[in-house]
Amino acid sequence: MVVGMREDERMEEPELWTVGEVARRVGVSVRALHHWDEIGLVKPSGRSWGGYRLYDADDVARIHRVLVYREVGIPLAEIAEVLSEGDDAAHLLRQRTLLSERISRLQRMARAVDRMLKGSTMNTKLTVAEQIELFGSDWSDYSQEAEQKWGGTPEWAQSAARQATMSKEDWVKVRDDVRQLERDLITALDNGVAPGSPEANALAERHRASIDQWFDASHAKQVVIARGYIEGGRFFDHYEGQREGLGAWLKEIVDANARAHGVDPATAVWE
Amino acid sequence: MVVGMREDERMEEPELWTVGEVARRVGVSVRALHHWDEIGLVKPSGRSWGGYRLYDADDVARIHRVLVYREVGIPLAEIAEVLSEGDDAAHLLRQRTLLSERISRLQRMARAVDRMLKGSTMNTKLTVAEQIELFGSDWSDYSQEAEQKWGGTPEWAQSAARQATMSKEDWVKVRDDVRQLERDLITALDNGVAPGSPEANALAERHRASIDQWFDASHAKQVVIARGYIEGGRFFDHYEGQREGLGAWLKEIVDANARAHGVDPATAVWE
DNA sequence: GCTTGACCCCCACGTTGCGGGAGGGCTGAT
DNA sequence: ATCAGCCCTCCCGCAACGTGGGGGTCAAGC
Repeated sequence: MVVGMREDERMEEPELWTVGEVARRVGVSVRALHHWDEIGLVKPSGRSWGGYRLYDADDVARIHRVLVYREVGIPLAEIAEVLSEGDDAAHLLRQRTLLSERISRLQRMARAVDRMLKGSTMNTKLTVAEQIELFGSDWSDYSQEAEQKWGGTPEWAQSAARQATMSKEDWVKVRDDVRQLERDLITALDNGVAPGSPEANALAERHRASIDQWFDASHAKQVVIARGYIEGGRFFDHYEGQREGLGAWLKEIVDANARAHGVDPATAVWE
Repeated sequence: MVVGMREDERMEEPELWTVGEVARRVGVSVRALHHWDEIGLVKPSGRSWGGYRLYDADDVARIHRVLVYREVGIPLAEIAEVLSEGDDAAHLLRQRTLLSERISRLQRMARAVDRMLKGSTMNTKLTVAEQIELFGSDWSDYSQEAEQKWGGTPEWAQSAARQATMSKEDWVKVRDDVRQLERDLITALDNGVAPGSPEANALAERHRASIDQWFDASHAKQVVIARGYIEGGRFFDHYEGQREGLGAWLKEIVDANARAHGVDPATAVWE
């Protein structure tokens, strides 16, 4: 802690730094600090006689927290909000979740780039025969109903773009993941896992992740999708065929998990 | 492919669609298509009598390719180059590097957050005595030479910030990783692995990763650092003490790997 | 005491990938 | 003939800064 502190930098007066010094210390540009000052995100707590910005240790600490949120892609305006809401522990948990989401998304992008580099992709659109082989004969019905419902939306396009980078092995993995998730859902249902419990929430998050591999799926979107699970139609049949009440129960755990994330399932809308 | 084609849309005349139709089909906004037209990324191959944009099947195919590249985060200007030159490898490599850099930054942040969550951040900073215990008595010399050379730079600040959040276990892991890397380097040197070969490049990337855990280390920076390995000084001694010519050989594989990434080691500068 | 060079100030326009609206033309069905 | 939907071309705006430009400040050196 005292390492590197020289004799002449005694601790009496509160230490203050100019923009340039702070910028070097935290690794952002002077211009960025100016900007953050302008928009009120991080205002230096003082000014020198001649108008120089002076940052103290608290200011620098605030900058560090901004950095984490910025790195995960949260707009500065929102960062300002969450920072004002306080509570350190909540911040850390939130940051941890956001970081892992961001990491997995980037890793997926990296995998896609790797495949494109190898050239083993782009051509690998599955034929209908392969689709049936992989997912069963009902599959084309599903995909048609899905296209009816979602075709022409931005989500549909995003999903198509992602699928275009997938190899056959990826599809196999997708199928296996989905099957494993459904097995785990059934087990949980049979064991009487209650919606809102930690296990149920974890399963809901896995369900969301399995959608998120196709397009960016918020909790609100997940709720809207899960509504379809009690409305009849192919998706309802699919779950009901595996266990009675599975679709309805899945909708419940999704709703409860959304509530835990500040989304009211009753009023949730797409987007 | 012919699914959804109605009887009255016979195949004689080439099919053409207006912006709105295309936008719905591919799931992007009309405004985005206007924009892509403006910047020349995707220009409709025709215009109607009254000036309407008319896209044919090739245009739509091009749009799909754009979507794929956009999905992995490549800027539109580069996508235009990729689609025209067909020389995607360079851009994809660049993108791949950017992605891994961002991923490792995020992972470091995640580790830092984890440690803060454990609440043990402040208590487990290493004392100088513990550092010596872990790294051997040479360590303080290294760190002094390093501070001589790099102190006061943004990289030094970044690295100090990272070290401040590390626990003793982290340090042990760092030490073990470095030792393993050096063992592998020596093995490769003894086996006559040639600079520029895939194995050598992989080792160079591991070396870069081991620097990257301290601060963001580009290939250029790595080259600059490796120059120090033949200049004498502690770092030279460190490698030479393990195997004759190890420092020089390491510099060579670093240079070759940098060249493979489009960096000329002869002219490389810091940053 | 005055200059030098490294900082700092604010201003203002450039960038990327569109969103959104104004003010108008085109087209097909009634 | 008219009306609803399309479509067109400007053009302004957003975030989150980068990149100068013209001009003060600050500590040091002569």
